[in-house]
Amino acid sequence: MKRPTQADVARLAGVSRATVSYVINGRADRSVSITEETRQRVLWAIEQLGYQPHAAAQSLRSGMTKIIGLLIPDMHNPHYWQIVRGVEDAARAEGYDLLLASTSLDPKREQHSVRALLRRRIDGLILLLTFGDRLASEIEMLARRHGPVVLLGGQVPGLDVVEPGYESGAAQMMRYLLSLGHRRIAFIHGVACPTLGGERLTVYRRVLQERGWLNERWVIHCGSTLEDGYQAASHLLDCSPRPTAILVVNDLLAIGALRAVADRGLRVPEDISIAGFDDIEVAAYLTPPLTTVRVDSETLGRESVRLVLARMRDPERPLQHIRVSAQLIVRASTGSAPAD
Amino acid sequence: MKRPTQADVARLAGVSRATVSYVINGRADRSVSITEETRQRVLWAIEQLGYQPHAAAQSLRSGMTKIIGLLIPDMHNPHYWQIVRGVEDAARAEGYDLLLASTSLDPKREQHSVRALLRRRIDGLILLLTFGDRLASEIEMLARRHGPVVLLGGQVPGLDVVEPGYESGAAQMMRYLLSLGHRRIAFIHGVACPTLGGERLTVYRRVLQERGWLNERWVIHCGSTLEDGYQAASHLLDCSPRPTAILVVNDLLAIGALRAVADRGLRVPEDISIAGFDDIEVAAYLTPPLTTVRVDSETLGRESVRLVLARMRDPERPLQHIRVSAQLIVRASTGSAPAD
DNA sequence: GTGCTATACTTACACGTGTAAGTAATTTGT
DNA sequence: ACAAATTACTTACACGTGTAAGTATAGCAC
Repeated sequence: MKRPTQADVARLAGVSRATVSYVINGRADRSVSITEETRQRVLWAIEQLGYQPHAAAQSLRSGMTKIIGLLIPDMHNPHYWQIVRGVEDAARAEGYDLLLASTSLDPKREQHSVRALLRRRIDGLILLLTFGDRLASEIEMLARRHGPVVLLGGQVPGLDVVEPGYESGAAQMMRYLLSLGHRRIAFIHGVACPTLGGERLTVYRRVLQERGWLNERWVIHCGSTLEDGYQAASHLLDCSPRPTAILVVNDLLAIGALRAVADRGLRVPEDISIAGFDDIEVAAYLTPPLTTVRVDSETLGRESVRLVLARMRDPERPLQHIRVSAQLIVRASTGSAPAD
Repeated sequence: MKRPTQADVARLAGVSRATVSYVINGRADRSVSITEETRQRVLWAIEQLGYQPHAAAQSLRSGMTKIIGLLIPDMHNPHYWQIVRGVEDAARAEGYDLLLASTSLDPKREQHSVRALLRRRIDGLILLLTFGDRLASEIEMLARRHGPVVLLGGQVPGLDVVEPGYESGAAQMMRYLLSLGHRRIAFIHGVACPTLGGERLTVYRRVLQERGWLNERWVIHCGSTLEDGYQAASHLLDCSPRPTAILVVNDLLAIGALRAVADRGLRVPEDISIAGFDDIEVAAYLTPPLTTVRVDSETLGRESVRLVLARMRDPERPLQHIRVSAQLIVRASTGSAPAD
C-alpha cells in the first residue's frame, strides 16, 4: 500500500539504488555510465511498480522545490487572475508548480501568507503586495537574503520589479478624455489600500490641477468590490452638477459604475462617459463595451516568472526593473462631453 | 547566508538538537520533559537566528506536506475562481497551502498536471476534471490507493464527490422559461469537453422532448471563451424563426451572448431572453442583470476541503457524496416570450 | 546503602534522494 | 606484456527533521 521507493525499484531490477538514481537523472556528463540493457531493466522496474520520485526527498537533497509562490491581493478581481494565468503558464513551461496565496485584503493575512511562503523555502516568490509597508522588515530580510523575489508593482530597494505602466496609461486616458471636451471628470479610487493604484490617481490629479479643474469632491475612495463601485458611482451621479465622465481605478469597479448609471436611467456615453483600467476580458463584451487602459496582465505574470528564474540562475546579476507598457483602448463607453 | 537549521539553534542554546525539536513541537504527551529555563533559551536562540523549519525535511520525515492541490479546467471562467477562493479560504484556515494547476483545456496538460500533483505526495487533492475519461487508469490508481482525493463534479467509483446541483437548477430554469411562454428555447453548450456541463444539456433536452419542442438545430456546441459565446449566439440570432430564449451553459458565455444580441440591435428581454448558470459575481451588474442558476461556488470549494481533510483523518470512513443545492435567480435578462 | 521513580535531557535511527568516491573488470596504448 | 584508461557499476555520505530508546542525576521510601 505504501508508495514504492528507489530501493524497491533497485531490488526488482537487481541493481544498486544509486544505479536507479543515475538512470532516472540520466547523467549527461560522462562521469557515470550505464549499459543500455540495465537501463532498460531499471526503466521496466519503474514502470512495473509505478514508481514516482518523492518530491520532498528531492527537495531536501537538492535544495530546490520546483515551486514558485505567488501572492495576490484578492481573488475577486479578474485582473489578478489574468496575472495568475501568465504566471502559471510560464512556470509550468519551465517545470515549476504554482503555490497560490491571496491576501484577501487583510494585512494580518498578508503577513501570515508571506511567512508561510518563506518557510516553504520556495524557489522563487512573486509578490503583489497590498500592505507592503507593514511588512518592511520581512521584505528587507528577503532582499538581504537575495532570495529570488520579484515584486509586481511597488518598490523595495534590492528586489527585482515588474511594473505595470499605469502611469503612462493614465496620462493617455486623461489626454483622451480632455480631448472629448470633458472637464468635470470624477475618479473612483476603490482599492484595498490607498497606495494601490496610487499612480493612476496621481496622474489624474496632476493633469486636472494643471488646468485648474481639479475638484476633490469628485475623488471618491471606496472598497474594492463591484458593489463598492456601484455605490461610489451612485454617489457621484447624485452630485450637482454631475461629472460628465467617471474614471475608475479598475474595470471591475467600472462595471459597478455602469450598472449604477443604467439604474438611474442615464445613458453611456451620451449622458456620462465611463472608463476603467486593466482591460479585463469582459470589458469588451459589456454594454456598452468599456473604454479602458490595457496592461497585458499575462505578460506581467510571464515577465515576473522570467525574472525569478533568471535571478535563481544568477543571484549576483544586476537588479532588473521591467516596465510593461500600457495602451489606451477606446470603446463605446466614452464619448463627447454633453453640452450643459 | 545559508538558512539556519535546528543544529545551529542547538549549538547556540547549548543543548542537543533533539531538545530543540522537542521544544518546537511542544510535546504534549509527558514522555519528554524540558525545564522552562532551557525552553526559553532555545526559543531565544531560534529568535536570534531567525530559524524557520525546513518544510521539505518535515515533509520527508512526517509524510505530510501541509499542501492541498487543486486542479481546475481553465482560468478564464470566474466560476472556477470562486471555487478556488473557497478552497483557499478553507485550506488556509486549517494551516494548509494551496497548489493550483489548471488544465487550460488541454487533455495532455490535464494528465501532466495530475501526475505532477501526485508526485508531490500532496496531502489532499481536489480535482475538477475536464477530460477525466482519458485519465481513467490514473484515477483508478488514486482510488485504489485510497489517497484523499475529492472530485468536484463527475463520478469515479471509490472517490468522495462534491456535486453541484446543476440538475435541479436546470430543471427550475426550464420550468421558469416555459412559464414565461417560451417554446423556441436554444441552448449554447460551450465547454472544453462534451461531458462537462452535460447534466444541464440533458435536462434541457428532456424537458423540451416531453413537450415535443426539442429542435437539435438550436443546440450549439462551441468553445469556452467569451468570443465563442458571442459567435454561438450570433449564429442563433440569424436563424429563422429566431429562438425566443437562449439558455447558456454558464454565465461567462452568456455575457458573450448578451453582447451579440446588443450588436444586432435587439433588446433583452423584450426581443429575446438570455439566461446562464453559476451566478458569477458580475452577473448581477450586467446590462441587463443576468437571470441565472446560482450554485454557491465558494461552498463547493469549502466542502471539498472539508471532505479531503476528513478523509485524511480517517481513510476508512464511508464514501461521501455531497450535493450543493442550486437556486434559480431571476433578474432582468429574462421576460415573457414575444408574441410572434 | 539499595531499589525505584521522575526529571531532563542526549544518542541514534529513519524518511528517500543525489552524487562523490571507490572498485572490479575490460579495453586501450605503446 | 603491462601500465593506463575506460566502462559499469556499488558503497557511503549528506540533506534537516521527528521520535523512540537510552542515560545520568536527583529525590524518596525503606
